[in-house]
Amino acid sequence: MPELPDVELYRRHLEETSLNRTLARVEVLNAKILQGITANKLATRLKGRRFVEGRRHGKRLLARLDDAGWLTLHFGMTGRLQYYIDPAEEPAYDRLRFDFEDGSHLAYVNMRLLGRVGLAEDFGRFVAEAELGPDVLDPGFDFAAFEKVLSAKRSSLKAMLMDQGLLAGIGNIYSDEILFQARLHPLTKPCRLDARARKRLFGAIKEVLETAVKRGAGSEQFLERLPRDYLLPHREAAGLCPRCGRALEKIKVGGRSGYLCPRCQRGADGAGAG
DNA sequence: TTAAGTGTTGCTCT
DNA sequence: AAGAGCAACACTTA
Repeated sequence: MPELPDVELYRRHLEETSLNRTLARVEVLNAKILQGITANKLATRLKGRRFVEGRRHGKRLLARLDDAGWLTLHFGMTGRLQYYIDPAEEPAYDRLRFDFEDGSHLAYVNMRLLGRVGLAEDFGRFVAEAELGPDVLDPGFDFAAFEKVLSAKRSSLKAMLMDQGLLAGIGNIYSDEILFQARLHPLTKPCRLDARARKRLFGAIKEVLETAVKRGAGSEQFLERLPRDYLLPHREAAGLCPRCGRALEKIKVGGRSGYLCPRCQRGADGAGAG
């Protein structure tokens, strides 16, 4: 689930529930999710500390500690954060539990164990060492910065959008929506886009991700809350294009399933310009 | 029943 | 050397 919009909402959840509460205990329920640190060392490092800020870069969430330094959170395919008070409400697949002195808890939930949690000294250095591209919702990520990315050699627009080293935050689902809104075929070569298409794509990145955050990505009624011309609610086998009604097409890009409307999204090499 | 699929990413092989 | 293929994992669906 967690692409940029989901992680942004986790960040807000962290900030709304878990700041400035002293950590009494940190319990590692499955050590597979730890990266570069042992359970004991993590617990020792965090005990008595407080989270004072949540900051996001792409799909990564970092929680700043009151004595400097950061807890780093990555969610893989199935992770999330959940704050709760009653111990009976502890969610299934809780892999790391933060117990606050006031009796409340924050759970790092991760069914498939593909996420990772660690520590970092410096936010910028962490982003650099993870070799992440610019966060696509950062105001500093502007059209000029995007054009630099477009000039990078990539096999297809969809692969480019999902490459975290080029652009941080976009995954399989949102790359489909962005390309649908920009009316570009996922297999189009980035270098073949004309100026108008480049602008359209840049605008779609910002708009789709901002819309997803505003409409509550990942929530129960998220799909129903999206604008009527969005692909996401129809992104499945036998789905129909919300714009023209045509059957959506399923393709494989880099081992991932992608969906597109073959009528609305032209521009792949050999398919004409869009 | 078994196999294939799923919102991530990191490694290997070419 | 960029890109495909697959493994890591747990669960659901065909």
